[in-house]
Amino acid sequence: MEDQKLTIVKQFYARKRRLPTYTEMLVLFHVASRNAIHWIVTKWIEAGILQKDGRNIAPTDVFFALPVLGTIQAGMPVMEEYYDTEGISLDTYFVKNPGYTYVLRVSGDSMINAGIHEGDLVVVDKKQEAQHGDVVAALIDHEWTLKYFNNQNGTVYLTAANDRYPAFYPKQNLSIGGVVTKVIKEYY
Amino acid sequence: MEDQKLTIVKQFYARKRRLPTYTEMLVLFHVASRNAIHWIVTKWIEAGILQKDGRNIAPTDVFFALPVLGTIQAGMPVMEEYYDTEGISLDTYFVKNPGYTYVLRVSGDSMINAGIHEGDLVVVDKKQEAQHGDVVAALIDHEWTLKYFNNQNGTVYLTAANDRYPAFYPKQNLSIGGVVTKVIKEYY
DNA sequence: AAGTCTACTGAACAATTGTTCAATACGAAC
DNA sequence: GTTCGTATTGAACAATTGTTCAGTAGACTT
Repeated sequence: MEDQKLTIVKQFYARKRRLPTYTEMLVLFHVASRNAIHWIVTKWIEAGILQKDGRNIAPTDVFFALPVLGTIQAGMPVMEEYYDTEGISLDTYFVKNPGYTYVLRVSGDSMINAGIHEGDLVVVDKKQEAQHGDVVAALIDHEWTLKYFNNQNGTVYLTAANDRYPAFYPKQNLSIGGVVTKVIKEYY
Repeated sequence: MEDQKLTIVKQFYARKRRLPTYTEMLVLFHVASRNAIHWIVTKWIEAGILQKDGRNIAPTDVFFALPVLGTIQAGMPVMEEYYDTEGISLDTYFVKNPGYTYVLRVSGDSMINAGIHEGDLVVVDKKQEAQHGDVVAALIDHEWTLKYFNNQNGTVYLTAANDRYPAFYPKQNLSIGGVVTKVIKEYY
């Protein structure tokens, strides 16, 4: 019943990319008083679905969350455990630093042992500092490549996730285009 | 310059999950007149970055789009080609059928040759019909597992992307929980 | 030097915003 | 049957909204 109203709001948001105003909710929910809306919204705020700063209402992560139903076994079957957990909100999940995040499409097979194949998309964060073990987009001989970033006792070098490629020890300055935060394999 | 202002707005949106009001933009942009804001916003609307219905402003797909800068070589370096293309809008990119899309976390290693490792997230579309070659979430012996869906001459069977697991020929009805449309590897 | 832009200022406008108050309808609980 | 709590109405509130208009400062061009 009230969950249905939330669905209406979510559909409105998907259509208009913003929350409806109280007056717009009047029409959506078929109620006559804005005070009724006020009460409903207050409940959603208490539930953590919406939030407010000043007079403005905004969605929270909960509002956008996709249901994560549990864990699926890719090997031998395990117990069927379908339970609701937090859920994942896509836009904040992928973009921690807006304006410093971009996407690259992968070609080649040097990261194949890391599960990064030709055609995959990598999400790169320019702002994040590379740590030992990170996958980074690095500029090697004026070309951008995907490599593991290694930093052992101050010695920085890059390695591939494929035995057929040698490690790379930078002669002078090593420019890192960013840290790979996510890899997306797209089937559809 | 003006692109910088857009970045400020995007950061505000990422933080507050809503667009700033004109008065808030006054502070963000360090300008004194709301008319100046009006002028900037009008330009963004003409550029297709924002849209409006009535008095309200809302982001468009363009606003959320991540830049796809080109292709990065994971193997041997190729020519440096940094060019702007359309960009990817995350929420519409991942969710084709809202309400029929969910996320599962992978355990096990049966799909390892498909680059799907333990801990990865799979985006599953319940509404999409399985085709030959798809990765699907299937119910085998009352357990949900990830398998390749095969349909050769009407014979339906499931296989793993790992030689250590045998093919599965369903005795009777085979229930498919959905088709895997994306796989997400998360590093951060 | 005069003219034409673009980018802003500052003030005023009606409309709409979220909020608040008192009052009412309708169950369920006792 | 009365009480109690929830859900709604309708009216009034100041605050804030996006918009508009007239005017200005500075950077180009011609």
